[in-house]
Amino acid sequence: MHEARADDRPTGAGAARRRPMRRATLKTVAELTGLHVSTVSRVLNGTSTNARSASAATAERIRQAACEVGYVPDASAAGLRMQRSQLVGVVMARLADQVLATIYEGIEHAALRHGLQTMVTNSWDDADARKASVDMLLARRVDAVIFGDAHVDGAFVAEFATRGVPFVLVNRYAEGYPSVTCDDYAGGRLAAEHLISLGHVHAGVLAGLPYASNGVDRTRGFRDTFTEHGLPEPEAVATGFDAASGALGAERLLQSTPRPTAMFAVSDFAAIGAMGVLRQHSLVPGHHVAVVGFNDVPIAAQLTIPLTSVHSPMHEVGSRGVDMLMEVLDGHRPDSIRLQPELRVRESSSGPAGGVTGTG
Amino acid sequence: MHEARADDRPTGAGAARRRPMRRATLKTVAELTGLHVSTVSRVLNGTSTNARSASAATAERIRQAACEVGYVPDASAAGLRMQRSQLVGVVMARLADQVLATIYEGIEHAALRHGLQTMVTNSWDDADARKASVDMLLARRVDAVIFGDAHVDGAFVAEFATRGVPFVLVNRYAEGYPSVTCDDYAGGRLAAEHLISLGHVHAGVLAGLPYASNGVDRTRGFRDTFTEHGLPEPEAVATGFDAASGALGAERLLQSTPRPTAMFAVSDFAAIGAMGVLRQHSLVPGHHVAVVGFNDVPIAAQLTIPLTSVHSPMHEVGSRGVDMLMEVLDGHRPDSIRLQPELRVRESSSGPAGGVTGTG
DNA sequence: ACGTTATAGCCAAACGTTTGCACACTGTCG
DNA sequence: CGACAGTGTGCAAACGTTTGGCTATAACGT
Repeated sequence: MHEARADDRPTGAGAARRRPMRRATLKTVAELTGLHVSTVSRVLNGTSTNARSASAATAERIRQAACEVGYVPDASAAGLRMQRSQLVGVVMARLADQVLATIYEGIEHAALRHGLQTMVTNSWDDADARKASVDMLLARRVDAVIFGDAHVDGAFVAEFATRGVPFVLVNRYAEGYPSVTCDDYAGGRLAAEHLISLGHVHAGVLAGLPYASNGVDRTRGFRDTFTEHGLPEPEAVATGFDAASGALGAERLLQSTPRPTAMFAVSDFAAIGAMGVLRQHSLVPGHHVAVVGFNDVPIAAQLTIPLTSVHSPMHEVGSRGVDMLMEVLDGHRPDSIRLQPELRVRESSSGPAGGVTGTG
Repeated sequence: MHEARADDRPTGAGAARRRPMRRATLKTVAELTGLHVSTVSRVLNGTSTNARSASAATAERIRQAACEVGYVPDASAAGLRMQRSQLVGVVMARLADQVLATIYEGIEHAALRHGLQTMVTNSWDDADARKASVDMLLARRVDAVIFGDAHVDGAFVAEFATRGVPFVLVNRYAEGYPSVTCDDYAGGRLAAEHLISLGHVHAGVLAGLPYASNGVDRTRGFRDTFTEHGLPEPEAVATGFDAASGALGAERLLQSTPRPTAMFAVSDFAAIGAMGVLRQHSLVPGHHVAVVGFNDVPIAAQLTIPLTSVHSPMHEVGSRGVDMLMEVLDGHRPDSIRLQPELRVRESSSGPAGGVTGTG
């Protein structure tokens, strides 16, 4: 016995409970059945296509024994041997953002369908945190990575690309790399056309983060549409995607002259924050000021003043991202995909622009 | 060359891009420096405590070379050798639930602090999905697990305990196992005392899932407090924790006689759904019917009618969960922890009970 | 009876680490 | 000059898989 057992550290009271009980391994069931571990491996791997291994009888005996000792194959050992982990890393800006969490759900779901497992980390849109995340994923030898937090300039994506690890982008794109996003520009246009059709002339935009393609595109689509209609270009203020920063942005928009009669937020949560601020100013969303959000998260329809929003297929963004990743893993260079959004009109933008036209 | 290289599958156009480029390994840098891999390992592991490894000169040379070839240690190989993965598995009911995602953030944060990595999965509160998740985590040889989705009856937790893998519970408890939760019972009492002090007599509860200890305890604390004050026991309807099911529950509560003048939802999102329903019935939350939520998620304060809520330390629940896990890993049997919630009064419950007393 | 082929299973190497031990060398002290 | 400690490395085994190649036995056709 060369080395101290890993569990030899000074254990306390609970030692009895957490049995050192080495997890069952191929050897365990090999010894139990009196067979060789390679035989066991072949049977348990159900390489049934190539029936080249065990008799039906022994196969059954092996399966029986494996079940008995609660054998669970060691994925890292297998990964080590096979040089592929069946793991895909996922990097998201922030999982507590419901939109990103929903995209991740789509990813997890689709990955499972492809027999892959996922490992997700928060990057906080911070360079250092992202680097730590990526290194960690690389250390776990992920077969591929999905980034949900790309920056428009593509800076850190380009650096990662030199690693030679396959990857795709979701949610936000960066030029030159395969991505699945919502057609954010089209979404911005939808919002604008809706508000224009209601007669709004002066609109403001809560524009999101300047380095996130989704916010940028939504804003651009919105503003382009206004100017194309010969209307003044809507003022845009940079915000986060959360309620608090949406509130801050709304405060600023309210101070501009002429005061906008409509606000487009590139995220529903920012829109919610904006509606809160409006009310503090005794302005009723949907009456005095129209508000349109983006993504159509579940609560949008449930608010006391239901929120008009541009619905984006968040779950699908994630699952299609995985599908695209499979193509990349097969050596293809798939084209990026933009999924179409849909406008969902609700009360927050129901009234005509004239409700009480802001006179400043 | 015995076996076909893993990358020999029929590659398409992109083959040039994704260089097979085997990731650098200890051997790579060993050969590069002309040293033995064990030496390299020792240096790179910074077993600096035991300076007995390499001369400063070679150490530097090694680090240099490692950096040059972009060496990243293989965590699965190390885990295999050391019989510990430095990985902790996390099972959550649903990450798209902001509360759970926030708890997970606390976990990730604290785990990093302890030099651990996390692997999280959605269990959807479904037995099969959970089993699949757990098996997957076990296959990855996690050193420990954190469950955020325990059922009060402790059924599946008990089964897991037989595995001998250390674990703790967060968010929801199950009797007999170490857990970190909010003191949900106390939280329910806070909500009740607040409403009682406003003069409310008839209250209803959107009670959450019957198998989740948090919903159950919040409901119990709330109802107990009412009956202790000699008031009629509030009616409780089972719901989910999301807005849609909160809306459904509120509809049902509105049909009971006498109609409640106050509603307590065990989750903010359910409360938001409820407020939406109230308005559909031309009842103004905070005026005709008081509404109190739970958790105090960020948007609660930003709503057009800001939501009174019982603030729970979600992030801390997660981080303390990891701390507790460390104790368990050290062989102790820590006591469960209940973190104290705080009431945050806002407009949704500002008015006196008499606003328009429901006469049925 | 004998060569051929199929079947059932064992052997051993390899994947990338970590680590106890052994070895060679350099001083230092007795 | 010999014993001895310390220092910088190399060696090799082990962790749990997978898999190409091998062997031994059985089945079968001629």
